[in-house]
Amino acid sequence: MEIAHEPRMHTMCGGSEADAEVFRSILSRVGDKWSMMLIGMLQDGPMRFTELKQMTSGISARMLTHTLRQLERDGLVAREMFAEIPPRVEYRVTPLGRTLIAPILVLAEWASTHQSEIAAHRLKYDLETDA
Amino acid sequence: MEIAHEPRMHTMCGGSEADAEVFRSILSRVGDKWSMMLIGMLQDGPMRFTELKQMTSGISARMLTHTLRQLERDGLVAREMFAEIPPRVEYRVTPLGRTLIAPILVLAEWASTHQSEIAAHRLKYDLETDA
DNA sequence: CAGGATCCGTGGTGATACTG
DNA sequence: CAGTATCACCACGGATCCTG
Repeated sequence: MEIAHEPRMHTMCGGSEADAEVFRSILSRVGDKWSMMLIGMLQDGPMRFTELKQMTSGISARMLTHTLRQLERDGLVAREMFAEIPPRVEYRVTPLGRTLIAPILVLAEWASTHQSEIAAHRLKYDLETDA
Repeated sequence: MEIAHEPRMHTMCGGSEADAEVFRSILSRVGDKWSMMLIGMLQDGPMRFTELKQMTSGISARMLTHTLRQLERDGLVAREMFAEIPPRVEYRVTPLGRTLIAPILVLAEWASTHQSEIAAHRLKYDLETDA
């Protein structure tokens, strides 16, 4: 038999087309420009819209709103509106959202560990290609 | 002191802007539509261009070429050309590429585990939003 | 304060046709 | 066989202006 003793990527890509689709939809949620950073910001407690905007340097209000909506839709972040004037809105990570932090950290650590190696490869590749 | 006993997302986003940039560049390499699937396909051994194209259903020759080039540039995949007629080209994962498989599997497993929960959230959110 | 609406540039992706 | 070249589309993301 060809039972895998180690985890195999086939779990995600060789299985069904549907699995690949699911995996891609997760990756595109998580892999966009701001989602992971926002989940990271929220892990220490609820934050308001403007706080998030200030801490996440570079993000526009449009993208902040949009990204938070997506995360909310997927149940990774919860939104709470307070009927006050001026209005106050708080965002926090849900328990589901928290379970995502560990996997992301694994990837972040990989990136951190191998970034210089990758940079070197890119440099070498670009030099050889230009010539 | 505020030393973190648990891994903290700040490692990647609250640290420096540069860290966030590095992480994003990795995510965009890994998080695109085909990269992970291709690395997955290659983990059992070298494959030819056409084999990859056939196994990766839905991919166009253009995107297959492009994605493989990117992976090669980053040193995750190696390309070997044979001077034959008709031409033969084999692709294989590099050792560096292999180190990426585990982190990705972690994410894939997360996706697999929580997909139904996320789907439920989306459904609920969409229903409430339409109304 | 927390957004919504709108416009627009850019880049990723696909389809098609062609080539060494 | 293993690409390359070209065109076209559309989602992502930013900038700007407006609102309850």
